[in-house]
Amino acid sequence: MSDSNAISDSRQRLLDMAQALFHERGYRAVTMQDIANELGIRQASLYYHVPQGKEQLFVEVATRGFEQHRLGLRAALDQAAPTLEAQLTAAARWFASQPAMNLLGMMHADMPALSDENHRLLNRLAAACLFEPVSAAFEAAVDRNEIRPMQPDLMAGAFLALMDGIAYSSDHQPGTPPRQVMAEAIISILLDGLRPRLQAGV
Amino acid sequence: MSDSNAISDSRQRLLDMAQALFHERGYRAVTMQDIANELGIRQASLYYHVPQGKEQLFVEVATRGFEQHRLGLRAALDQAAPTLEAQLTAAARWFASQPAMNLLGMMHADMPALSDENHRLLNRLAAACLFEPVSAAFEAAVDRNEIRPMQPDLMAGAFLALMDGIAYSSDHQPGTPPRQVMAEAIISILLDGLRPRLQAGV
DNA sequence: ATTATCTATAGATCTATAGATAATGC
DNA sequence: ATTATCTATAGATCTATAGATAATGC
Repeated sequence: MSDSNAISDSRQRLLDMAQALFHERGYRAVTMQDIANELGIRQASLYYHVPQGKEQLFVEVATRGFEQHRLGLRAALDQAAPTLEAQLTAAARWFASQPAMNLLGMMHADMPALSDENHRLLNRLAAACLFEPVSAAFEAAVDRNEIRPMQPDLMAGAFLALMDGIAYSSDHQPGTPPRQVMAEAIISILLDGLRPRLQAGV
Repeated sequence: MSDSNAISDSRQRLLDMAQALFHERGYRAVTMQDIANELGIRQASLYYHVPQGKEQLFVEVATRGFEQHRLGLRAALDQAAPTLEAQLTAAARWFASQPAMNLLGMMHADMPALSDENHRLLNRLAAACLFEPVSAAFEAAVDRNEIRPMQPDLMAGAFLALMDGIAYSSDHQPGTPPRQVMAEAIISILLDGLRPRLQAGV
């Protein structure tokens, strides 16, 4: 069964575990010791699989994570009906299906600990994998005259900040509604606003 | 000039510097060495002013910061015209006037490094100083029939997440519009939605 | 005497390296 | 021989303590 070009099962498990921990707690808050403990091996043994060390490991799993988000988001947007509401709902469903990434916080707090080059790389990936797909959906909705003209980048940032906030509050506050329910309420408000709609005849 | 009960000028400068650094980068990312460097003194000298150590220092300045936000928010909301739009705009102006706090990220990444007791204390303060005033403003707007009924807590969380996101992007992305401009665009969308309004006669 | 700093250093924690050991597949 | 672990440890960094030193105001 085990494929000869498997590039190592153990390495995969290491990357998966590192990704889970880094995405949950961020770069600084996770030590190599933590990762080893979760895997049930000694800290020094990690370096057999990841000889370039912690920073490179982080960059590798963060890259993987961004790439997964890009694919998941693209699939969600492509399969949704071609309306902004359906697309945002599908995007929210994708985010709700993923472990919280704490994107803003991770970036802000941890980037300075990385080399300038990796800093730039991850910023680029965040833009390409998260920002741009969402921004494009807003832009297309304007082109379809579905929504009023606005800055798609601003709305993409707002939407991602809201998804982040929802993931945070559902993780940390007991008794909040499911993420998807919160997301749908927010999407409906973004589209129709809080003010009562003027209705013909009322 | 120098008051005898001044409780120490040096201590105040230390707290101010610690607050600036902690709020900007978070708990873990700031070392006692960093704070001392900024003050131009030796790391060990900090402990004369803050004998209880780093965690207690963080809790003290975080508490101060939350309290300042509570006062600033309350003043903004009280002085604004009694409409939700005016109040949210005033709240946004307050946030734009303050250094970015990276609230969500700080909480998420740094809280686990603190004692359970301090963890709970800071969560309580965040709720009381940030969440509740904003939530109350939404609730009052519903009572005035200015907006449709919704969960005020959800909207307060959304509003704070958006303010956080705006602070982040204006700090990290070159060439973004001023925070206040972004905030006003977002507030207008929250109130009126993205969809074109039906206008009488069009 | 009080206030605010300093030097020196202990002890903890973290990343990373060197080299030994064991198991598996030829 | 290859793969995956281990023990031991160096070197860096961080928090915190002990005790010396200097300046100021009585």
